Amino acid sequence: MTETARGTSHRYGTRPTMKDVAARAGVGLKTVSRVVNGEPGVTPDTERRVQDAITALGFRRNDSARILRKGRTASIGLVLEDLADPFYGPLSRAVEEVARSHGALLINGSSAEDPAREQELVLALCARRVDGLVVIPAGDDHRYLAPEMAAGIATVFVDRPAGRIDADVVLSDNFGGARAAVAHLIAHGHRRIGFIGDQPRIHTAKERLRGYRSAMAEAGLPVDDSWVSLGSTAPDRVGAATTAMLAAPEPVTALFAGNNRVTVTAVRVLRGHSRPVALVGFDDFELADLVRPAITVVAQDSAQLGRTAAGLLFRRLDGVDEPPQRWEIPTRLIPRGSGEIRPAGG
Amino acid sequence: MTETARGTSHRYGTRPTMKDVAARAGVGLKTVSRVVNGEPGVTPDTERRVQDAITALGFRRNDSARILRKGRTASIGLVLEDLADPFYGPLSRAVEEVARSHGALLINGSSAEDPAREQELVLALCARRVDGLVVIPAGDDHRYLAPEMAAGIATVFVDRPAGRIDADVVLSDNFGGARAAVAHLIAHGHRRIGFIGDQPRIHTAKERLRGYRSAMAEAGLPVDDSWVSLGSTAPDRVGAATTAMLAAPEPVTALFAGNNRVTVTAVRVLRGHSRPVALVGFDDFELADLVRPAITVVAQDSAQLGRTAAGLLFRRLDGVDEPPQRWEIPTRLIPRGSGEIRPAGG
DNA sequence: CCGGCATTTGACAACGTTGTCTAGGGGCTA
DNA sequence: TAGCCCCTAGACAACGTTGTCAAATGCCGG
Repeated sequence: MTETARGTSHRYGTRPTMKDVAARAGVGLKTVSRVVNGEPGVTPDTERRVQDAITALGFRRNDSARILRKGRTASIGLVLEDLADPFYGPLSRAVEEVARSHGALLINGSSAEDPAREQELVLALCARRVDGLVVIPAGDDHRYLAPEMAAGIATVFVDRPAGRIDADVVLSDNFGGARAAVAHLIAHGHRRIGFIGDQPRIHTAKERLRGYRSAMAEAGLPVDDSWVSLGSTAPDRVGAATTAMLAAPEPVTALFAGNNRVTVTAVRVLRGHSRPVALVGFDDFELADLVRPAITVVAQDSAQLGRTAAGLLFRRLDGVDEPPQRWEIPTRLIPRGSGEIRPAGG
Repeated sequence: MTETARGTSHRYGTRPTMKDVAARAGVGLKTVSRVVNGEPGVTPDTERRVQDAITALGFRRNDSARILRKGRTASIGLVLEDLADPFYGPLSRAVEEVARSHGALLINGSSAEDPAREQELVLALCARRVDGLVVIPAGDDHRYLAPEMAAGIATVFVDRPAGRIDADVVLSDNFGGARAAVAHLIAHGHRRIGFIGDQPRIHTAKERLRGYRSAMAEAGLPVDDSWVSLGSTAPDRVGAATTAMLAAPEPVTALFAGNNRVTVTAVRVLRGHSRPVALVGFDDFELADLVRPAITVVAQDSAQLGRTAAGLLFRRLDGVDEPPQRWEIPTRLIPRGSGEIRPAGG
């Protein structure tokens, strides 16, 4: 009782081990292990003595040693583009919740859309022997992962498929969503529709472009080269592209923005523009309904993406052995009035 | 060359170890260790043989064992409220970047504002022997952390101070920011100003309320009890509180929203309201400038909060031994026109 | 040609835990 | 009371790596 939690028998920075606890309680090492892990075969009296010693010394099991011995880390890795992006926050949280329900921790890493950094991160996680990986790929060649997967690290790709290897993947219906968005604009009378998207090496950008072209073709509309602009989503690049499209001799009357960052920049540019231009964006975002005109969006459920991927991952970890799967999560068009040819405001 | 990366000498799910590599290369275990870690004292010829064996077997160092041996995990833990909240995404990313620059990985956990869950998470991270912890506390008693900190786990609290222990903390200037926000409203002619904030047990909510009261007192204005409402930030609670304040006999003419979630809900309620009501919110959010009327906000730099905390943490890990520090990050009032007594729109 | 020194290499223990196996003690049955 | 079994408890090895130390080799100067 008068003993402090720090105990007496160890120095600062050196933690007591089960051996210390055993010595203090006057029992064997293994008995401490049993008590710590709630294993049966310990009399109440012995257990109490061990518990007292644990409290007195401030002992906490060293999971590094446990992990080494057991061969499982009870942790999974998540590599995504940028945790600060509002699209990935909910995804990460969803993965975390599933991990938690399976008693696992989540190690998070941002690739910053750099393939080299993605690989570095993924391999660092493999070296730590995470039980599984959820990867939103930045690169397009994941052969470097094949040996790791063969060695038992379950891997699920999300948002974009793996490159040059066969693996589980969970995608949004980018093609269908984009087609619906553009069809929405066409149904509201638009004929000249621009598309501003992410870099063409990114899978989602390609798919959304394909959806755009498909909707235009389906309606028998031509697509002028100047109506399509793929590249960085940095505000200056997107702003310049938007301005250029609006300044053309035959300017577009509507824009389809390829993701949330593009949408936000486009809204700002259109704000300062005299002629009303319709806008539909891929990805929903908070307050999209409060901006005037409200922004019609193709919403993808990023949390659902994460949940599905994590669920699939833990199925694998539970030993389910099936050929690689491909899940597709539907998107949802949320019309908010920005499709009309003459939106209010502006 | 004809050998696959998977090699020949180990079964599925069993990874080769340095011992396997040593056997194949015909060298000693320690020599493999030297090559893997780039230590000096290995002839080029030996190194090449070892590298060949590594490639052939698909060996990757097991960091679990390394960690156990070295006593450092090169990882830090971050416990926050909810990774899906746009306030925490940038903070987490900033912590990650600092960790990365120090060669450390980041383990992330959401407490869901539940003290028990916070403790569970923190102690799980301690059991894994993270080198350090960044904690955004949910609870108000952190004595459970004292033994861990004494044992050498550096800990920095962010956004809210630790409860009942002495520890480093990095805060926003909640009091000053709130006072500036309310003073802004007062300067624009408002006399009856409402405050809707988070639960009073949360430090930031208390501080912002204090700032609100201070600004009102400074201007010699009375504060009616019905103008202050603290509680959950769930939309229905906030919505009801907002509606009630507007329906009072002498309704408030302006609202100060205690955080981003409150602001968003308030905007929605005010939208459907006939009489114009001014609104200033704590926390900036994307598109705050595009909503009409644009929302004046007190911006806090959550990335800066994370960067500062992580920087402090790594200073501790580098052995800097000073008494616990308290940093305060300034906030910034961003006037966007919502302070006027008769904002446009509405 | 020998001693001494630097360089390369490997044997061994240790990190802290858990799985296996065996010893010892007590109670039950025949 | 002998024989058996069950229950508690601990000794020991193993997980895969790194730090320490010593051996072996080769080179240099005298």
